[in-house]
Amino acid sequence: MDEKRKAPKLRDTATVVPLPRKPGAALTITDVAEFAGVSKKTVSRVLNREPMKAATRAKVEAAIETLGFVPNVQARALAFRKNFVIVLFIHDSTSPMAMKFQRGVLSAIADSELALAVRPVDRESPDLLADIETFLGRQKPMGAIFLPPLSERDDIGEMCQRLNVRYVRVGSAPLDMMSRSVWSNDRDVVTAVVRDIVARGHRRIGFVRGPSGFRSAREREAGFRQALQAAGLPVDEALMVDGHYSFESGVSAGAALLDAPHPPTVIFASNDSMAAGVTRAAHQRGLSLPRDLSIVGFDDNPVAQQIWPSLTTVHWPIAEMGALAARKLVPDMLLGAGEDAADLPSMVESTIIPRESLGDAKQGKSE
Amino acid sequence: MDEKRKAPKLRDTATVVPLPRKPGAALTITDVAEFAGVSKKTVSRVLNREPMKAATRAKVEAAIETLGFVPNVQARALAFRKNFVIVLFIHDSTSPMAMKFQRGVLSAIADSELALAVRPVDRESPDLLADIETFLGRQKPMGAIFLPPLSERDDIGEMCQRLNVRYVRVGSAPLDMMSRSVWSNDRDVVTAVVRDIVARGHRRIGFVRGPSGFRSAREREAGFRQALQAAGLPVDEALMVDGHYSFESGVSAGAALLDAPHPPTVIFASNDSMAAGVTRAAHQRGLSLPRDLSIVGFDDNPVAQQIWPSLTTVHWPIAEMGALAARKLVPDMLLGAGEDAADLPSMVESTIIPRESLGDAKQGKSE
DNA sequence: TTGTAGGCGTTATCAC
DNA sequence: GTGATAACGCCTACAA
Repeated sequence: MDEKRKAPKLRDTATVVPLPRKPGAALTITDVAEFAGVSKKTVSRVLNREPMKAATRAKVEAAIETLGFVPNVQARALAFRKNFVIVLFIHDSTSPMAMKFQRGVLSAIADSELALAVRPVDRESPDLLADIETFLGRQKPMGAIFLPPLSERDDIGEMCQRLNVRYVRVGSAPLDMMSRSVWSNDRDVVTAVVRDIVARGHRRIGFVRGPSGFRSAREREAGFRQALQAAGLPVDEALMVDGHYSFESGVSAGAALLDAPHPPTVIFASNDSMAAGVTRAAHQRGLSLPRDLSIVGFDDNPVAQQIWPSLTTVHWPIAEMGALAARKLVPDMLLGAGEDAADLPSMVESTIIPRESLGDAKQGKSE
Repeated sequence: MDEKRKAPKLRDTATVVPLPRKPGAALTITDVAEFAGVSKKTVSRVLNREPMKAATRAKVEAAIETLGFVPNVQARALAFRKNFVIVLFIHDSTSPMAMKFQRGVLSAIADSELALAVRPVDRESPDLLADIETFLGRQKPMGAIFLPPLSERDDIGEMCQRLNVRYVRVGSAPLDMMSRSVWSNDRDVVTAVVRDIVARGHRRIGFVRGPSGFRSAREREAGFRQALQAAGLPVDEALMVDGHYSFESGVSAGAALLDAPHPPTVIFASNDSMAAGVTRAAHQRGLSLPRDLSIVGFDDNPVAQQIWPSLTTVHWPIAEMGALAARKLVPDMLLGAGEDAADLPSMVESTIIPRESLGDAKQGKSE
């Protein structure tokens, strides 16, 4: 009785007017199949772009079009044992970079079936791995993206492989296999920036470090040292102070450098928040910028444009990295016909953004 | 044959050692049911907190615990026709507020089964409604949250009701039924701020508007006018200029006000980005802040602390609003045993954050 | 209060 | 290349 219930109903309507089997309910592949005169499985094959006869495909696609059929994501998720979701794991922080990255991911998946889920986790927590595993186990996402400093942990990558979850690790250096990495050339671009600084006559260059344990901090410091060496300048450890990527730590670092007996003429901070802090420390001391002190940052945060003077900085192409990470993660869903995942780059170039905060060294002060 | 296949297998193992029916597969409620000696439906009832005998519940919960069973979200989603997801619709912008709000939502759902999906949409697009409808139709979320300016459109709310999707509209004034609204008291707090400004001796108060069509902009302007009226001050339309909530529009607005023949001694900008722009315009003109000009903003963005001088502003409790919105949206999942959705507030108080940018009016300049 | 049968919309298996 | 039938893991309706 049940088996026969639908068929008659359908024959009355669907062959003429596209109507769902039940009033109020959405269309299913069964409707499409009947309308196109094929089996459910054939419709499924079209949805999943499996190889088939062109004519059949065209027929089904026409049916989908005229019926306005939209596949049910939940049902596919159940059958696939995968959710149509990308998870972005971020270390719980107020980082504007995480948001920029997120925007990049969203732009890449905007027209796809995919959704982005954001999951903040605490890298200090002893339950970090368990938290991530639970979330992945629940959501069964198509892929996961890890931002620094989470991305720097190899054990997270290994866990994903064990759980059979695709992932991409994002950072300031290659952290995993090419297909699982997106990174920026922090070291090289910092070297280039410092070269510019030296070319402007500066000899005493202060450096504010990022937090220890962050790969980005190490890379940027390495680039700094490399540039000094290349320029034949000594590395003065007294001009290198610690920071934690926070505005407040930038204020402290700036204070330490500026109150020293022989302060630098320019300070490079390993990110913009700290550069803004250094700027504040300079203002507090009545310095005129960039006349008395030049400041250079890294990130190209919104704040870089909004402080006075506006900050010469490195544009960290984090949004592009987000889009790239998404495309590497699910190439079959996000890449067009002609594109090939193997052609996707893994490294994205940072660029120097000249603004107001970097000036020439004063005559008397250089050297 | 098929029906019997599982049972014998299970009886051998599950009663002694908790093992999934198939090697490598996850446990299902069937496993839990057999282990606890009840039916699948009973386990389902426990998962959904339906009323049942305490002893049975305890037995099943013990089984879930010892087996480490985690329900399959996709299967539940398919059966419920609802995904365990909250969607946050944001107008595509670089707003730091959207991210703060997001953090609030995430904190509220952190320990639940729910995930947060973020969906940027373009409020200018003619397809706005269709875009949202498509996304809701695909994801079938447990609820949707709309941030300004999307939240100000009644048609979006009506569409959600038609689609049977719960929603919350967030804004600077009540926009919908209490149970579907979360808002802040923008008007009142601006009135209070302006009262403070007047108390400091200022009489010529500049005002930078938000974009027309934004409810928040109207509310903040209304609060401003109200305060002037209450103080017995005239409203000088020449001191009120337009802005778009952007840094650049703040620079232009600041320039317009400061280059006028008789400039104000203090400028209130309707958000912090514009206040930062006004600050820049003042710096460019060589003004000393707050001696020559006081500036007050609204939002308490990160930039408010990082510019020089730091910005006296209104703390817009957007993260709290995010957490509140989530809890109102799915109270049965996010509220504790003793809590009641009816007790949740709808309005969140903004507070004034005194920093450096607001000073007393100079003797000669006041009036 | 608990259990049984059937369905949610899709994909996988394995014939044809 | 295409189709019938059985999963996928849970919930709803209804029966006991």
